[in-house]
Parts: sequence; structure tokens; C-alpha cells
Amino acid sequence: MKESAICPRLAKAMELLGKRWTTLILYQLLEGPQRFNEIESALPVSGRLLSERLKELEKEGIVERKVYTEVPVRVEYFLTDKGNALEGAIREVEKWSQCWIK
Amino acid sequence: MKESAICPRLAKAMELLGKRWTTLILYQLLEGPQRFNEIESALPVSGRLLSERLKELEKEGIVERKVYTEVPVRVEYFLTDKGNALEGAIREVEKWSQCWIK
DNA sequence: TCAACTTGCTTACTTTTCGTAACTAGATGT
DNA sequence: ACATCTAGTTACGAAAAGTAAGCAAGTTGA
Repeated sequence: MKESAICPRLAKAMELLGKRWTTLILYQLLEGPQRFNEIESALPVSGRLLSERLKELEKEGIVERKVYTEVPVRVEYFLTDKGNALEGAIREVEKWSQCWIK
Repeated sequence: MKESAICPRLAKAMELLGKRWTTLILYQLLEGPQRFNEIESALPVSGRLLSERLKELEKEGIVERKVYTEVPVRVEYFLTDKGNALEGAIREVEKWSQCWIK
């Protein structure tokens, strides 16, 4: 990698959001808190990748994880303030896709 | 891959925009038409990937390519209407990154 | 008692994509 | 003939993604 002329914050943001599935996972979570299996069913992403992405997003403070020790165990993921702040961007992409994707 | 519950248009959009470098390349082109080497210098992307991405974007009608047969040859890439329509989304991500990325 | 089920993952393995660097094509200039 | 410039392409090892099977913990059913 060579040095970049672009803003490092945007570069960092795109390093996160540009990863496969990440934005669709966040889009899914805009609907509200959701369980692992719910997200997995809603998107064509495998458990392996979903687990990986959710960990990354948790580490970045975009998503939080809450465990309910029920039977069987229930784990819910939801957006933090930082995550919810992405709604504008995600909605813009959604709008664009409605207008421009055949 | 299994079937997805989410809107196929958004899925398609994210398949494009979610690829590494794609959004940063478009961000760069928001500045105006640019040559291959200009984009390559502005971003930490290699010629190999830049070439690949620009072809994809051209195929999707998001970017256009114009060759000037000068000495040496000059090739400029610029956003189509479809590409420019992404400005809102890209600016939202930019704003988010300014507010939320350390 | 104990096999079976459920959720939320993890591991193992294959295929695809990426990153780095070297190389090519076409049109000059020296 | 040889070096130079832009705009790529090619080759190849490394990293990431896709697929499928396995696992732990608690509970239910026989």
C-alpha cells in the first residue's frame, strides 16, 4: 500500500463499510434489535461471515450484543448511537438503488 | 448462497459499492473528470484493481471513459448521471466519518 | 438415562479476490 | 536503436470469502 491523498477518516469508514455484507447487516439492524439467526436468514450471508462482521462492528462500537439466558439462549444485536448515525447514508444508498438499479 | 429477504436492488447496489475501493474511486471522481494515474495516485489502490473497478463501473453505466489521442495518450474517467446520483450517499458517509471516526 | 433439538457460534477446507511487482503496447523524442 | 511516457495487463503468492460440518449448553421427550 502506498500513502493516500484522501481523508483518513473516510478511508477508515470505507474500510469498514466497504467490507462485504457489512452495510446490509447494518441495514437489517435499522429495523431494530435482531437475533443472530434472524440476520442470517434475512441476508445471503453465512454464519461464519456474519459472526466475523458482527465482531468487527462490535469492536468499532457500531453494534452491541446482548445475551438473554433463556431456553435456548437468545442473543440480540442492535445499533449503538454511532451505528444509528449511519442511517442517513444507508437510506441514501437505498434511494439510489430504487432510482437507478434496473 | 441462499435466497435473501432484502430488496434485490439494494443488494445489487451493495454488491457494487461494497467492493473494495469502489466508493473511494467514485468519491475521487466527484472532484471532476480524472485520469487513470491521478486516481491511482490519490488512492492507495494498485493499477491492477483500479483498472478492474473502472471496467466494472463503466459496465454498470456509473463511469464513462474518454480517450484523448495526445502524446502520450490521455484517458479521462468521469461520472455519468447515474454516478453523480451517488453523491448524496457518499457525502453522508463522509459526514458520518467526520463525526464518528476518531 | 440419554438421544434429540435448538441457538449461536467455530473449524476445516476449497474457491475467489487482492496486493505486489514486473512487463507490454503505442507514440514519440534523442 | 534506445529511452520515455501513459495506461494498462500478467503472473503469482497471500488473504478473504463460500460451504459444510461440528460443537457446547441447556431442555425436552421417551
